[in-house]
Amino acid sequence: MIVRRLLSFSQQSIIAQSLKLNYLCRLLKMMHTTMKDFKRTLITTALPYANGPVHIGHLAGVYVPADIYARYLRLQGEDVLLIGGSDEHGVPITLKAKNEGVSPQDIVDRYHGIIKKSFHDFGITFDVYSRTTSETHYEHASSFFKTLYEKGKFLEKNTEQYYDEEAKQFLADRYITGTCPHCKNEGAYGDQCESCGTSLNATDLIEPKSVVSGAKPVLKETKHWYLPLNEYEPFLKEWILEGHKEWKSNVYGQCKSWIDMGLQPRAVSRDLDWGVPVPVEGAEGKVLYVWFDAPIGYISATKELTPDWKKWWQDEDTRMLHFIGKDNIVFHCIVFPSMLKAHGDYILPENVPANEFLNLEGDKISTSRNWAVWLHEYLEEFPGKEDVLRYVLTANAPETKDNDFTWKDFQARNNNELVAILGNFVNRALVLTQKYYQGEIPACGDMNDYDKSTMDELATSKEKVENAMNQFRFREALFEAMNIARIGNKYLADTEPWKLQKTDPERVKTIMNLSLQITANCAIALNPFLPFTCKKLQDFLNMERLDWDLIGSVNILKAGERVNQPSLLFEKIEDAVVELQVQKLLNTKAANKADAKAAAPARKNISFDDFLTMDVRIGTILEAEKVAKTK
RNA sequence: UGCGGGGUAGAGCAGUUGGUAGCUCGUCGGGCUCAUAACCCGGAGGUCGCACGUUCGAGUCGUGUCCCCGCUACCA
Repeated sequence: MIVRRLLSFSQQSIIAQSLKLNYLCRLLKMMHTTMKDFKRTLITTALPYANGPVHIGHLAGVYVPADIYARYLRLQGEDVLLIGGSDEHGVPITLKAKNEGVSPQDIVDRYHGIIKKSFHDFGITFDVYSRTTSETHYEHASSFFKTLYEKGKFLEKNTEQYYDEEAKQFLADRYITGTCPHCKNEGAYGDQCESCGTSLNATDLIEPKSVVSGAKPVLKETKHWYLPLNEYEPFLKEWILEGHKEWKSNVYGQCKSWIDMGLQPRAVSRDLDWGVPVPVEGAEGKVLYVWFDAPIGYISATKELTPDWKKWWQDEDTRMLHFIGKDNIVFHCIVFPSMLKAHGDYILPENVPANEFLNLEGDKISTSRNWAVWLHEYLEEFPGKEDVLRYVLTANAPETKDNDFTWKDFQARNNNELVAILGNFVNRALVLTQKYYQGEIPACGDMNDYDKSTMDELATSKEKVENAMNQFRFREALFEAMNIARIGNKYLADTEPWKLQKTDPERVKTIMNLSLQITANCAIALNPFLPFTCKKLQDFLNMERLDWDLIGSVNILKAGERVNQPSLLFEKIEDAVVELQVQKLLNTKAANKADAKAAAPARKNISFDDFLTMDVRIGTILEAEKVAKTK
C-alpha cells in the first residue's frame, strides 16, 4: 500500500505533463476538424410534418440549437444560411384531410401557417422557411428524380401490395390492422405488433383490415422505383465510419448499426395521389416517397431564396450541417447522402448533430394524445417569455439522451437563473450607474490585480463558449455564457462599490465602468441564446453593434456616453402559474383515460344461454416469480 | 429477435484517447444589504445500475447481466 502510494507520488509530475500533452493533442485534433477552410456554412433544419402545430420537443431538438449556431456564426461575421420548411406530403396528411372532410392542401395550408408563425415568434432566424408544396420544389424534386432515372440509378420492381378497394388506394403496412400470428393480439399493425413487439409484414396478419375504410384489403400488383442502397455501402462505410468518427456517438452508432446490418434497395415511390408525381412514363397515380422529396426540399428552399443556390449546394467550400432529431438519423446520414452521391453534383453534409427526444413530465410527447406544450399556446399564456423557453430548452436539451421537461424545472430555471443571476446582475449594475452618475458611464481608472484577473476570466469564458459551440454542445455553451453574469455578481460582491462610494468615489468609477463592460459582454455572449433579452440589453446600454470578438474587451462602452433607465429583463414566475400548467396536463391525462375506457368492446355481447355453456373456473395464485426479459 | 443510445448526490444533468467525481436547483451554516428575499463564501450529501476482468490507477477500457428509451427498412 505504502509502496503504491509512493509510486503514485513519484508519477505525479509525469502525469501532469502527459495531461498537458493530452489537452494539446485534443486541441489540435479539434482544430483539424473545425478549421478545414470552409467559406460558408449551410444549416438545414428537419422539416416539421405539417399535420399539426409544433411543440417544445421540436424547438428543443432542432430549431433552437440550429438558430443558436446560426446566430453565433453570424456574430462572427461568417456567411451562413439557415434553411427550413414544412414537409407537406405523405399518407397521414391525406387521412387527416379525409377525416375532416377537407382537401390535403387545406390541412397543410393551416399548419404551415401556424408552424411558420411559431418559429418566427420564437426568433428562429430562417433565411427561408419554405414548403414542399411550392412550385419550385415540385420542379426541383421532379428533375432530381429524373436525373437519377436517366443515369440508371434506380431499380424497377413489381410487388404485390395490399389495396383498399373501398378507399381506392394502396395501403402502407402501418395502415393495416389484424390479428398477430404470434400472440393473437387483434390490434396488431401491419408493420409491427405492439403487444408482443414482433415486427411483421402486412401479409402475416390474420384477418387484415384497412385502417382507412375498415374493408378487407386485397393483394394487387404495383410497380415502384428503388434506390439500391446496397450499392452505396462501400461509400457510406468510408465516408461515415472512417471519415466522420467525430460525429456524435448516437449518430455514429445508429449509422454503424444500419451499415453493419447490410443495406437493401429502398422504394422511393408510393401509390398515392398526394405528392410530387413520379416524372416518368407509366407512373400515373404514383408520387415520390416523402423521404425522397423532403430532403430535396432543403435544396428547393435555397433555390427560392437565391439565384446563387448552387454555390451553397455544389461548392466544396460550403460546410453543410443537418440539424435533426434522432428519428431522422437514417434518412439524413444514409438515404439522402446516397441520393446526393447518386446525383453527383452535390456536396455531402459535414456533420449531422442529431438530438435525442424531450419528454414532458415523465411521458413521451405525443401529438395524437395531446401530450405536448404547443408553441402557439405557450406564447398566448406566456407573452414576452420567448427567451425563457429558449433558455430552459437549451439548458436541459436532450443532447446525449432523452431528457424530461417539467414545469417545476421551468419555473426554477427562470427564477433561480434568469432572474437571480442574469436579470439581477444587469439590474444591479444599471441601477447603481443611475444612482451614482445619473446614467453617464464613468471613466475607468487604473485597474488593480483583482480587476485584471476578473477581466481575464471574461476572455476565458469566450474560449469556453466557442469550444462548446464548435462541438455542438449548446447546453455547455449556454452555461459558460451565463457564467459571465456570475462573474459580474461576484465582482460586485467582492468590490462592494456601495461601501466604497462613501470613502473612495474615484475607485468606484472604475468598478462601475468595468461592471458595465461585463453587462455589455453578456449582451454579446448570450445573444445567440437569448436574442430578445439581448436586444433589450443592447438598448439599455446604447450599444451600436454586437460583434463576437468584442467579448473579453473592457472597452466596449465608452466613458461619458449614457445608458438608459433599465427595466427588469425577467420576472419571477409564481407557483400558481406553473400549477395551472400542470393542471392542464393532468386534465389531458384524465381525458385520455376516459377515451380509452370508452373504447368499443373487443367482442360482441353473448346471450345468457351461451354464457351458461362456458366452463369458468377460479384459481388462487400461490407463487409468482419474475421471468427475465418480459414486460 | 437483432442493433444503437442511456443508467452518475434528494431532483435534473455534465464528465472529451484511463489520472483527486463535477454543474444547476434543493438543503445546512456564514457574509453582504447595491439588487427582483435577489447576490457572495463555505459545509453536508455519491460503492458512478450490478458482477467479474485488464491496469500502478477504471465513471471512463473489456466481458457478462439487469433496467429505461429508440430503431428494426411501406409511419413520418
